Amino acid sequence: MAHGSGSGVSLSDVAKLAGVSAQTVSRVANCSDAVRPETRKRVLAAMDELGYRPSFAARSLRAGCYYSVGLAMSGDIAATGRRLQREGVAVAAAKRRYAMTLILLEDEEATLEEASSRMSCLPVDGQILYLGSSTEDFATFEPPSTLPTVIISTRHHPRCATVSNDQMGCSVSIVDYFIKKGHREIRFVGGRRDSYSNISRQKGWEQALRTRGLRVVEPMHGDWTADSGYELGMRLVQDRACTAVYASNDAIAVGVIYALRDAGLRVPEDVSVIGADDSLEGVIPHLDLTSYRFNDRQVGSIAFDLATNPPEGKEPPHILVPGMIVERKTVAQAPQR
Amino acid sequence: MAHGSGSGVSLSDVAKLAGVSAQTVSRVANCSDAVRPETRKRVLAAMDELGYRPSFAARSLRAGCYYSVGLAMSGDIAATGRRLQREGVAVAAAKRRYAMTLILLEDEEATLEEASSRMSCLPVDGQILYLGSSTEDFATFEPPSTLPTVIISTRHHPRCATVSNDQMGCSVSIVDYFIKKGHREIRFVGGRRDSYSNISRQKGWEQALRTRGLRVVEPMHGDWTADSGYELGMRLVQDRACTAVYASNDAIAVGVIYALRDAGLRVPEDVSVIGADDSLEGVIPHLDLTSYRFNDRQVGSIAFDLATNPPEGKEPPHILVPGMIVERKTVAQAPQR
DNA sequence: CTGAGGAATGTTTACGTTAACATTCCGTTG
DNA sequence: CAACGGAATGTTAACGTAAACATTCCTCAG
Repeated sequence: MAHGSGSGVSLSDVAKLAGVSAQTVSRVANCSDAVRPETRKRVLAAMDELGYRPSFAARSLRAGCYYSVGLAMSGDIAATGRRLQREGVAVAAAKRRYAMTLILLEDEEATLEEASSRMSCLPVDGQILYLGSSTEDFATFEPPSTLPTVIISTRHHPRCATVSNDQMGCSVSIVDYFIKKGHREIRFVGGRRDSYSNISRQKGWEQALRTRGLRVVEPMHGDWTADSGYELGMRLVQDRACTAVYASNDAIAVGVIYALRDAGLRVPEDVSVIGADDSLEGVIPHLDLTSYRFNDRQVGSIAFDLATNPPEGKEPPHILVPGMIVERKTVAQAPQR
Repeated sequence: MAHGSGSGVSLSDVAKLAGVSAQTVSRVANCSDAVRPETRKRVLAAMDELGYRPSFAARSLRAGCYYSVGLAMSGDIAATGRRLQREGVAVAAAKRRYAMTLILLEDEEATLEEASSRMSCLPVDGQILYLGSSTEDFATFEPPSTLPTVIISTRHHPRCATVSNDQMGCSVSIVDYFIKKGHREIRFVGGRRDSYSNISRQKGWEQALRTRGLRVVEPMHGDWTADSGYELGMRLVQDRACTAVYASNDAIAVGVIYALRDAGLRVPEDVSVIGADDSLEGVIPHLDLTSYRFNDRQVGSIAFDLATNPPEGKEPPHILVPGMIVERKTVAQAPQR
């Protein structure tokens, strides 16, 4: 059997048992005070006996809203950023006593249209779409006119609100931070070459260097692990000019640092290193890695706000949430040469 | 305005515009084939023009189920285990094309009763309750007779299905693994003394040692960080008999290993170390930490199954999901003394 | 040409709830 | 004691959908 929506026990069932009208039961269920204590007690007893639960379906059919926000995701749900943003949505929802309705699309390549059309049939007052970064129909997607829609994406959309963390800003901040410390030879050590966040971090780094008139040395790539970072770090040792390394994530940064140190270089005295994501959280003893911390929770929170309380204006907002550099101990003034 | 459930546009609005009956529109919406192509086309056009979306509320009011599973959590939602289990629920749900409805209870001390009563009013066909480990009303809680209920908890419940990962089993496996490798002096290095998982891991370790007739040396405690592990590791160096360390999580294990090595001991030749959670994932170069991996995703998946497809029997099931030791390079045969 | 039969479409009804309005039953007041 | 008024409770209707049944229309066999 399909479990009844609600419990299969209705107001009128309770009413019959308690010897009152359905409306009175409804009043009790909704804590109206226009019920005699004695009646209320009888009704409550009847509810209890029958296992009455109000029907969400019937209630929202009348009320016209659901107090829930929808989140549709495809692809890797475990990646740190996506996870934190999801948690941000959930927490923001909880603060307003909303539920979060999550659907995961099995198809990695799912389109916005597919996601939206599945979500349209669910009990949500607004939807947040968080798919892979290269959705096919991004440009052409037309959001339902009747369901406030937010896309989590760094790209702007002509008809939907978008929000994301500022990947470019991360690179710019890091480059400028190094420059402020006197560095001019700033290298990039990447993760997987084809990954979206790697591409955008590298692009930001490159642009920042160019606009500031600094030399761009061909970046290196590996996977996202510390072992890979170590290997790349060993190659980096040859690069005598380099005094600053921007690693595409923290594990790589760790690998690079270990390699540099094994090669006899001091960090940060000889070479400064910054990671990205600020994901280590006390996992390595005595390593105080300077890193860039994104504000993922806030991205989720903003997405929730936009989805449940869409702004009136004509132009949909496009929001980039900045993060910040968490200063620790792997960056120093550039050494005099 | 509260956004309409559905779109505020109903079947009959579409019907009027398309010049057909509401039922015909319904048929189109549900992909029935009993509609002439020409009619279907007209209806689809009308739907599009009006921005029609089916009303979830009305549909489920008729259908009697929601195709969604509820998950209520309180406390720390970011902790690794809880996060993975949550993801397990979501993934299992996705496989069956269910949604997951998540509510976070702001109150850390929320009771099962509170969680359940909030969930009872939501569009879910079953509920999973995952609160703090020491809910006040655990023993007395009476699940709604009409909503299949699963509690994620290591404790057994007389009236609810429960599932969790096997914290005790973790300790037992680790102790036995050490014993198999010839170790007899097995120490425990804990995290926060009052934390639930620390307590149960320590208890398991102690019991296992006792039943196997091995010496129990008073365990140490810190917080959960590598720095804390390092400090405790330094103290451990005094303990000349010790050949095996069970660290309450991986960060602590890392700290211990660094300390031992800094003190001139070799890992694993002199001392073997095992962590728990298997959480490092390539974050530290050349450290192949043997660790115990819980099967959290599966816990979530089982919870989903129990909640949406409750077993018939009288006695509610109590399931402990075993994990496994992931053998890497920090454990060796006990040294000859 | 007639009627059977099937395809397409329409009509009715019920799902459970609650707002709005209607009724009943008091005690109180003039 | 009658009339008023407010508290408690009951009745009706509507929310949007889809199953069940009813009707219409067309085709095709006889």
